[in-house]
Amino acid sequence: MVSRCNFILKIMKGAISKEVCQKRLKGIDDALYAIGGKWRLKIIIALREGYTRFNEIQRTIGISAKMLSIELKELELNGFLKREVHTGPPVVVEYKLTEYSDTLEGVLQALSDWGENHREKIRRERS
Amino acid sequence: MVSRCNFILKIMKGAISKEVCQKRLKGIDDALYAIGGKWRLKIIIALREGYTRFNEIQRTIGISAKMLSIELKELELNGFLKREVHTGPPVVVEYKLTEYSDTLEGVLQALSDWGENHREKIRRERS
DNA sequence: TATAGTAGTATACAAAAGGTTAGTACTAAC
DNA sequence: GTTAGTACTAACCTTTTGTATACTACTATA
Repeated sequence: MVSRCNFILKIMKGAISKEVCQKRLKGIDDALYAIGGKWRLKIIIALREGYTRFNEIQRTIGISAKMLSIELKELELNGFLKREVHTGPPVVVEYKLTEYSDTLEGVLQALSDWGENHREKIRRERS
Repeated sequence: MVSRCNFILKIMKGAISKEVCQKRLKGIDDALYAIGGKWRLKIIIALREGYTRFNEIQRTIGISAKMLSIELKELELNGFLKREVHTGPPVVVEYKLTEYSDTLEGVLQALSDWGENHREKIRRERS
């Protein structure tokens, strides 16, 4: 019967790939926890391209001051950037990426490349 | 003055990397729109590892029925998977990834690898 | 007949994420 | 002195995301 067959297949699948699956799911989970959400990667990209100051980043990615403030704190806490205060006058604050943030290179590349191709696909489908 | 210097630097930065930055930001934006959020990539991973049925996916990734239902519809609409109904008895529904979903390979690999390393880093820092 | 499993939907509600507006405190330019 | 810019914070509100519970309808098992 169909159900019996499915049952056996289910056991086989479990034996073969359950660990691989759980490992990948855990990896994705951890990644999304650290760099998920609407803003984190965008902020990191802006910083990588040389924008270092609050209002500069805000205008570049179109985020509200509130969210930028929150996200910058989180990113600093997680070791992706450092906050540098240059006592003025005028007082200037610069946000700079740490070396650890370089480990994100592959992720950023993969995601933005895929995003560009996906946009192209959508555009083709519409026309 | 500091401000004058910053002003000039700002212009230079704008000329050098503004386009690169905007292109990357747009790519990330499109990617996050299609596969962002807490569940999409996890569902795709589960499907890749051979889990194809509703309750199976639900248990594997720990999502509520409501959210799974919503996300599966979105993923089908965006061409990542197909819904196959096998008229029973018993009626069985299978969700299967399309070829297009294979384009996500690089993204999935980069993200889960980074996530694993990040977890390791956090673990080391704590001990 | 009762229990459990399949694949969901409906409803209500809570929590998280994000936006808007206003305001602080300071400096610089007109 | 007025306007504008820097770097934020606080209060309030809306939207999105998510959970929990109950329910449908059908099949299989004990």
